[in-house]
Amino acid sequence: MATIADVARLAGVSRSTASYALSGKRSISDEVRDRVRAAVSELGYTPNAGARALATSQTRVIGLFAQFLPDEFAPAMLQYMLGVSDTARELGYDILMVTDSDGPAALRRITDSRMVDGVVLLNIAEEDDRLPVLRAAKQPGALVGLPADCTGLDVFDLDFPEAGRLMVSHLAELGHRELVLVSQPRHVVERGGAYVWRLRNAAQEEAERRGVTLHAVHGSSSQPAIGQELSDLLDAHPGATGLLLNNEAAAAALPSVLHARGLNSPEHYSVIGRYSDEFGRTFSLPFSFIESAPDRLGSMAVRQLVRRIESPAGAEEPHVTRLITPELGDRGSTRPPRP
Amino acid sequence: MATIADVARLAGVSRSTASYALSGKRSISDEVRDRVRAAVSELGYTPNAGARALATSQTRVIGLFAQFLPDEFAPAMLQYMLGVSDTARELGYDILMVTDSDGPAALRRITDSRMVDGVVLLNIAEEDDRLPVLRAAKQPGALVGLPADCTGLDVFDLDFPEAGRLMVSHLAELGHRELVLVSQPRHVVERGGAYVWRLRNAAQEEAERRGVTLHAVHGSSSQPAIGQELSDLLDAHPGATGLLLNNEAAAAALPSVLHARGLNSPEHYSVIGRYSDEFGRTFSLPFSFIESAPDRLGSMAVRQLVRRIESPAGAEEPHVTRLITPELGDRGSTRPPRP
DNA sequence: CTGAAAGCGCTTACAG
DNA sequence: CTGAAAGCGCTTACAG
Repeated sequence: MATIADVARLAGVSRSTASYALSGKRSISDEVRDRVRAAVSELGYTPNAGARALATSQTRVIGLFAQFLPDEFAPAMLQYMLGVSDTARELGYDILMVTDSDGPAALRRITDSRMVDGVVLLNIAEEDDRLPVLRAAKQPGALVGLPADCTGLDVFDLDFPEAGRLMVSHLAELGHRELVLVSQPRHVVERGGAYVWRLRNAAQEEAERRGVTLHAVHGSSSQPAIGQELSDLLDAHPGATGLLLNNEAAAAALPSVLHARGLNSPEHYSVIGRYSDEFGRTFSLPFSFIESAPDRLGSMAVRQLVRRIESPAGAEEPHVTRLITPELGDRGSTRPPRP
Repeated sequence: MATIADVARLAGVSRSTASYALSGKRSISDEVRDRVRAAVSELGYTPNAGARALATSQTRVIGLFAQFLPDEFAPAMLQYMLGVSDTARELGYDILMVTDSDGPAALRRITDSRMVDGVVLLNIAEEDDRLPVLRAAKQPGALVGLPADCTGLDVFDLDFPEAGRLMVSHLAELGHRELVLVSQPRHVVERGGAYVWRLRNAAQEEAERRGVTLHAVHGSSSQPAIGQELSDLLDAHPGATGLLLNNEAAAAALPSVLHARGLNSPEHYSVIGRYSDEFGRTFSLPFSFIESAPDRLGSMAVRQLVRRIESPAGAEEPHVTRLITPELGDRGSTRPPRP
């Protein structure tokens, strides 16, 4: 493999000149620059990443921490990852993907060994045990998901309370008086998935404010189970005319549940889900939905991270917590209830 | 950040002794080893990955190349990735995830810069333009997917021809005389997805050998379209009693298509799909299926790669092409046709 | 059993 | 505008 010494020799210059000619960090005569470039392409020279990292303390690699938990919908996770990965590449960074089950240990290993310039964490829990490690690390960190304590980190998430209010107010204004909200499984909450109760509590409050009845329940995240649960729910609440779904598996199962009962949306039920457009397309879900914007959130996290990595000013800026405003994607699954 | 010089100083030994005490590459007195270990934990020392890579020419990182093409089913891709990632971690390697659309350029960048010790490629095309780059690289490469030319590479794939024969012979032996095989979209083939026609041609031959009629068609990979196509297919071939699905979207759509027509499997149609158990569970598909074993294939690829990376003997072993034998997962969706 | 030194391949002050 | 040299933090022959 060619080194910069080979390039320098072939171009008839010193190693430092070859290096500067390539980095552009000081002015170089056109003639020398051309000779160096010619040598580079003749030798097929690519800088050794380890040597460069050692010299500059920069790896141009971002660590991406994602856990594929059995009770979370894997394809949804993937959307966040691709948002991160695509934006990172666009900004000239590669992605070290970490899926270890022991998050804190893996995080310490990756940051302490200086394999990455910064880190993006997904699956954020309310009290996430990776956060103390991340705060102690020299590298900056960005989270997709809102923990209890955001100090020292940049945080990006959907505004789940606003999503809950939006779902309820939209149906309340159409005249619905009794709604059912199906959330993620209870153990997602127990594991620290705060977005579940953030949406639910806000929905509950909005319902009370508007004098609407809201039945808030947890649903399974696996297919056969959630189908039966949905069916039972419809039986249990015959007066309900609106369904709110903060649970991907429930959204995916609902069409066949309704179908099996000879019902449909919006005729018999107005329905609003919370998932990504991509998810809706994959499962051809006919429901209006609150866009969870995984790719946009992943992209925002990387951009902020890179700003901190690259600019000395950026590194000192106060940390941000940005909650993106939910938007309703209209697929025509809501209308006033039947009289 | 502590360096090995700090550790050596605190332990009162030379840097080389500290290094050897940690690597165990030469014998060290118990007392010195303990002092070094104590210094390491007191300082929280973690070796700098870049420096180590520079000194040893080993990064303990494996490159994972995956493309998320719009017409391939993303969750299925994810299963391969997790198979690779989990096994790599088990063997002490991290994963550099590369999703660039320009595969050859990204591959050259990653290998020439020595960011990785080896590479696993997914989405292999018949004439994959990444393969010449991989063969020219210093690092070993493993493929999940079978290209036209396997020289210089370790290759792992499902035995698709055998899968096709198995599907057909299973239904033929039950007495079915007219089958429909729904494959992936035509442009997957045009892009080089040889597994599509490998399965189809073998199925076709097996059908001829047994005097069974096989209608082989391409289906869409997106949900609303494939549903209509399946429905049209059933109309077009009223005599068909068996459905073979080498198309995830078709498998996911079939239950509701049958349901809408008041039909079910196995009563009206015997059905065999080709997908992973995980996929079947996610979509709660009630069909017997040929396991595509993405996690197993990913794992095999990494193990072989690591063997080549780590043992000088392994590096010289002849390259292998391993096609795993399809197995039928029985979910009771096949039976003899109705008289 | 241990240490002093060279070297991996870069970048970047320092000098001219 | 260019070069000689130091240094990033490791590992590993070489010597004792």
